[in-house]
Formats: sequence, C-alpha cells, structure tokens
Amino acid sequence: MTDENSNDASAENAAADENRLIAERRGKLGELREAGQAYPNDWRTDTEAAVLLADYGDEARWSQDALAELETEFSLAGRIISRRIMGKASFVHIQDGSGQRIQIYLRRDDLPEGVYQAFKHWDIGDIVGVRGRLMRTRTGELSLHGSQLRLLVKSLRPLPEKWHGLTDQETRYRQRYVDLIVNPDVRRTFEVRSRVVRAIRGFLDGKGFLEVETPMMHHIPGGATARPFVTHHNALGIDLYLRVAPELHLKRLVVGGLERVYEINRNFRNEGVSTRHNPEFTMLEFYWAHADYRDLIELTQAMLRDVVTGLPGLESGKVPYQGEVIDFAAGFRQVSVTEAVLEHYPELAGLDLRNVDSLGDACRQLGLHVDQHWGWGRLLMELFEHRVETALVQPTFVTGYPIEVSPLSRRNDQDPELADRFELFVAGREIANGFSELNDPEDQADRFRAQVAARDAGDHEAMHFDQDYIRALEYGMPPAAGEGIGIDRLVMLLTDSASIRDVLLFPHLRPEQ
RNA sequence: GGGCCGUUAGCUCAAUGGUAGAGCAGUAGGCUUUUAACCUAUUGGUUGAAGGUUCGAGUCCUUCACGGCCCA
Repeated sequence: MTDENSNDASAENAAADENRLIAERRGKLGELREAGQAYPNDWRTDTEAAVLLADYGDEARWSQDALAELETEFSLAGRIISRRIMGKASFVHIQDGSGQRIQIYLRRDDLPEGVYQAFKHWDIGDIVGVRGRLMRTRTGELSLHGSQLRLLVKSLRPLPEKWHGLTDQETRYRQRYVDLIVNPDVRRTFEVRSRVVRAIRGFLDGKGFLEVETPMMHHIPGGATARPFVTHHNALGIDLYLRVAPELHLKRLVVGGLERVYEINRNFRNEGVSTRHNPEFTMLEFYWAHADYRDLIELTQAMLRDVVTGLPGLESGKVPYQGEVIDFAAGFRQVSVTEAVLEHYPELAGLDLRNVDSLGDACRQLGLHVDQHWGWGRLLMELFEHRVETALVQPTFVTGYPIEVSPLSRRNDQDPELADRFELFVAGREIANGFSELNDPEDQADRFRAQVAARDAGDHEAMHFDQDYIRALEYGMPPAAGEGIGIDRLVMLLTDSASIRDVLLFPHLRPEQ
C-alpha cells in the first residue's frame, strides 16, 4: 500500500474502522488469490512440535553438534505465534496441532528464491508449513532450520497481544477458539476432561457395564426434581421436554435385563446460570442390579481413585483445589445427615430432628425460607444445605437421607422414613448421588402421586406421573442401585477450575448485542 | 431475582469534570542465532448503548445491554 492513497483509504474506512487491521490482511489475502491458490491443502506433515521436543529436546543428548550431524528433515505445519525479524534472518514460534510451540529459524539464503521476502509480510496468526533440519540455537533452544516454507492459511484477524494474552472472560468464553490458541491451560483443561471421561468408561466397561444412549427428548420429564425445557415437534404436533435426567429410561433397561448399564450424556435443566450451573451439563448415570447403595459407595470410591490417580500430576491422589488439597487416596469419610447436622449445629443438641415444629423453628431462627408444606425431612435438608455442605471439603459420603426428599430411592428396611441413599460431597459440592432403587411399583406410584400433588401446589420442579415407568416396574425390576455423577463438577475439581464455564468449551452466555 | 464491580485502539491497560494516551500488534525503513529481540519513524478511538446535568462528560446522574464476583 502506498502512502498517497492512505488518506483516502482512511476516510473511506472510517465507518469500518474496526476492520482497519483486518482490511490490511484482507489486502494481503487478495494478493495471494491473484498469485494462485490462497487456501491450499496439499502440505503434509511428518511430525509434530510435541514429538520433536520430546525426542530431541534433551540438550545433553542432542547438543548443537549432535543435531548438526542429524541430516533428517522434518515437516511441520502450525500457526505463527511470534516473530523476530532481523533483516535477512528471522526467528518464528509456531504452535501446531500438538498444542506445543517450536521455534523456526529462517534465513533468506537458505530458502528458495523470494520466499523470505514474502514471509516478511506474513502475520502472526497465519498458518504455515515448514520443512527443515533441527538445530540448537546459541541459547540452547531446539529449532527447526527452514529449507522450505509456505503460507497455508492467511489469518485475517489479529491475535491478542503476546505478553498479556486474552484475559477478558467474556471474550474467552464467546471466542473459545481464540482462547484455545493463546491460553495453553485451556487446552490442558479439556484434555483432562477427555481423560476423565475415558477413564470412567474404562473403569465401568471393566466391571461389565454396558454403555447406552437413551432419549434426550421426553414425552414425560422425570428422573430428577428440576424444571425442564420444552420444545415442540412439528410433525407430531406435540410438545416434548429435554430430559432432566436419563434415570427412568435406564431403569427400564434394567427391567429389560441390561443389569449393568451406564450413560454419559447431557442433561438440561431450566434454571439459573451460575459458576456452578449451566443449563446443559454432563452426567454419568449408571445402574447395577443385585447391588445396593453400600456397594455403590465402594464402587464410587474405587472409581474416583482410579480416575484421579490416572491423571498426569495427580498420581498421588492429592488434588489441589482453590487453595485446599483434596485427598482422593485416603478412605472417604462417611456420615449421616443427622450426624452431620448435629456436628455443625451444636445448639440443636438434644432436639428431636424428626419434629416438624422444632425443625421449622430452628430454620426460621436462622432466617431460612420455610414452606408450610414441608415435612421434617425437607426442613432437615435445609439445615444441612445451609451450613454443612460447604464444610465438606474432603470427600465425604453422606447417608441417611429422608424419604421425603428422595422420591426414587428405596425405603430403608429398618427405618421407613429414610432412604437407602448417599451423596458424595467434595470441596463443599455435591459430586455424586446414589441410592438403592425403588423397584416396588405400588410404592413408586404413590410417590409419583405425591410429586403430582406438589406440582399442583405450585412446585415446578416436581415430577410428572410416568405411567409407562410404573408399567415397566410391574414386570419386575431386579433389585438395583443407581448413581449419578456430575462430570462437569468432577472436572472442575480435577482442573482446579473455579467456574463450570471453565470446563465447558462453549458455556451458555446471553446472545451478543 | 437482589447487591457490588466492570465495559476506553485488534489485545493489555492509563487518563482532578477541561486537547483521549501508553505498551504490544500493525505500517515504512534498518539489522543473517533472536526469544517480551533491538533501533528509527508512523497509522489507528461512535470511550458498551440511549437519555440527562454542565460553558464543557471517558469521568457526575438515570435507564438499558453484556460480563465478573457474592447472595437467593
């Protein structure tokens, strides 16, 4: 671009000023189009930065001299991350598909005619192919000395600045692709996420569980107390609900004889968005016939220990999380709801924790919202959630849940007001929820009726009556235990992430503008 | 839903109510082992949006949008 027309151009571009830098790059793209294929796809690589760094990074073994004798040429392709142009020689860092960065050394006289001149006009963010021999610089950095160099993709938008990078949370979430390019930790987080899911599959597969997929679109929402999203099927002319849980379908499969099944998939809940809630989130649910919640506790502990210690850097089972160290290797603590509440409310010592009136008074004294329809079980859980949950930092299995808040759990044989259920808390958050399943169709029908009554009283989270599920139970479901584990929350723990958005590639945000 | 904080150049950030700036990136030139390369010159702004107060608003007030943190 000449200086003569730059004034005119700037006046013309005033309206589209945001595109000034982009316009410049677009101009370069235009030149590429004129020169031939602007978006080629015939460059082939034979290795990756991570491989070269792993194989030849050791300076003791691969000294300057040793590398000089290595005549092998390697071919890479990656995005230009930084450049240092010094006249007739340049250093460039590229980042390739391995996520690693490697330095490229370019010398005008070592490249084909004209290539170096063209390179000087390329930009940070462009994707290039480079072929050459390995070398080590004066300061010891492994570098590829380019003998061939080609622009593969012209990047039209400037990347964030090299030193501070991209820190604006909103942009990081909205433009995750940019976040991934410039913030290496993001990639690591999602690599861990992938490993966690893979490890869980491996563990359950090894125990003879069958992975299945059940409907996301439900005629009757159920399986959790949560408000569903509603959608519409045009051809059928009916509303459908995005599932809040796969539970009822998975248990139908247990009826059908798939006695060990699991599903890792998305659930959708129509509720607020926060650092711990995304409208869609991933759950593991699994069901295990001829087992009870105590077996689940054993299995869960073994599975989590397996998953955690299989992650690089966490082999000890000690997981740093937001300033705490959570120990997955030690035996997990077990405590009942009642015990935990009494531990954290010394003032309630001696109180009858099954008395609606005294529990209601206790809640009101703490300023907690109390609904007049609530029984002692719900009130007790209010107390639990108010003060106990956040205190459960180390992995803790909580048992002895009231039946009132456990509409799908099997009733305890000794104490019919309690459910054979547990929840696992880590870092003050519920990670897992498991119970011996209710397989008595008549009891289940009664509980559905109670849920319907709660709905009619205005509880949008209460369940619907699922007649087909009752029919399935009437064929006879083997005694079973089932559990759900929140994958997002687990990954948060294992990646020291404060917000669920940090473990979701594309967290839910309001539309721009 | 409520409270607090934030939104200024592509990015990261400045700017007593008084001429909107810096670094990086970009552009032009120099430089054949640099690494936040360096040196010289230089372009770039609807200060999130709309109102209001004021001689004068990036700054004060109101409403809205989006985001962050905390609470429900």
